[in-house]
Amino acid sequence: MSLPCDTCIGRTLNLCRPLDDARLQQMLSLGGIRNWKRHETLFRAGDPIGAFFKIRKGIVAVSQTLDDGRRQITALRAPGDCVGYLDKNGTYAFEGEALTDVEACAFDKRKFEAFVAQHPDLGAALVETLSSALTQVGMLTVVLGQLRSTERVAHFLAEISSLYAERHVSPVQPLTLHMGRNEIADYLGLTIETVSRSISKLKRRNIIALVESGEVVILDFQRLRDAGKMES
Amino acid sequence: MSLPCDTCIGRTLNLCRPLDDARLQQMLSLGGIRNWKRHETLFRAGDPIGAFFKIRKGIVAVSQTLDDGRRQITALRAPGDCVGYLDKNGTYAFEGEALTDVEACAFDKRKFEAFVAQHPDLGAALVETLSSALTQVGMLTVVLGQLRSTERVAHFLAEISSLYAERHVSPVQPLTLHMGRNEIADYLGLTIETVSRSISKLKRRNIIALVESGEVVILDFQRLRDAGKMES
DNA sequence: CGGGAACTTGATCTCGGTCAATATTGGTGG
DNA sequence: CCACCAATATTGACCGAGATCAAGTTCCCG
Repeated sequence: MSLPCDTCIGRTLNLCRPLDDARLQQMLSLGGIRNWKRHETLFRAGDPIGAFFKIRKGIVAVSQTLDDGRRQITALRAPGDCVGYLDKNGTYAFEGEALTDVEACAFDKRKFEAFVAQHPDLGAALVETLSSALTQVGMLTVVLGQLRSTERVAHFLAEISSLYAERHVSPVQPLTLHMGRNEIADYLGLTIETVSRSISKLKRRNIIALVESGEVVILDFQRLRDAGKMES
Repeated sequence: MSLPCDTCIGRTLNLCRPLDDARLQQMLSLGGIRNWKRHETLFRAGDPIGAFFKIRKGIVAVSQTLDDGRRQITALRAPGDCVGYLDKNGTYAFEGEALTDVEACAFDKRKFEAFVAQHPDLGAALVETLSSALTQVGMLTVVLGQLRSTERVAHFLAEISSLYAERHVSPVQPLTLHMGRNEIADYLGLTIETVSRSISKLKRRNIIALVESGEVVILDFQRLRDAGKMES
């Protein structure tokens, strides 16, 4: 039987070397496992920062919503990733919502930072995590600023496919998106109708197919990636 | 007379506490000051990573260009910021271009990281820097994904105005953009014509005015921020 | 002055948004 | 197990914001 928070520990922030027992105990005292159901909120933009979260299972959408209801999902986070770390004057800068049922390890941010100060290699892992997140969001700005609708959807499918494969979220084929059309739309800066039409176009071009219960089968990875313009 | 790299040292990565003399000497050995003229390249996407840069003077655009020439500026960086830190398999993930004449302190990334490992508080400063960059790029995704053209331009002007004020790039009014229309367009995911039309709209609404030599006078900060939809 | 680059403005086209009408899925209770 | 209904997805018709194409206009710098 594994320790209550083993994923959190052994792979916390993609740390390479396993932690020794003493530090492991300390880490455990900082974090506790919690669960959320689909559509529940892990943290809300503007709320005072308490914990941040290391995802163990499920997918989390990090987003921001304008007064008039327009919403942009700024990142999709999978097992192994951290969410809720960014703050703006002591409050969460973004919102985190569970797209599937989610299990995550919650760490008190202040305690964690104090702990990191004692353990420099953990700091390096944190830098690594943030760097990778920053690169990903940078790529998203290219998608939103430069790609046309069908390019965006193609890019999205290729991205999701490799993300889920890499993090063992679900079998590679058929691909379960774990997102409704409206969530895809909010991620890609499109409407649900345009997302739907783009998917139909990719179907008509025999690049993908839809199987019962909405899963996607990628028929031609190469052409999908070409259609997405950016090798991610 | 100040030390050759004082900005780099005293405020490296927004470090709060000043460094002591010994560490200061070590830092100096890692970095050297270099200069670039407008439109010159600090680093190119895909090139093997050598140094990263702490900007002392001027503005740097971090960008990515697709095969077909479409370009997205993913971030604007001002004095005090770092650029060129993100890597993708040992190469730069983005391109860095000087928008004005730039003076920056170049640090060898490997040596710097080794140095940080010895000095945990520097690591915390690095985390701080990356967090802030991540929040900013997240905001840009909202701009690109959700705002209409004139909202984007309004947001841009408000953002630039407070950025330059905060970093003492130039006097607050009139505001020198340091960017041509095409660079603004590449940042906002628009065309130069649309940027120009949006600026004209804001002029017609008496929110801004253009003064000779292209500088911008912000006549109504409140309405500019409202038009930009996001309080940044 | 003269010429080239950057910016503005206008005319037209197109992609994606909006509005509306089905189709499909999934969940609930009879 | 099926009927029913609500939620979600697809498709169509139309419209409009922004891209594209094409003149002008202004601003520099020689």
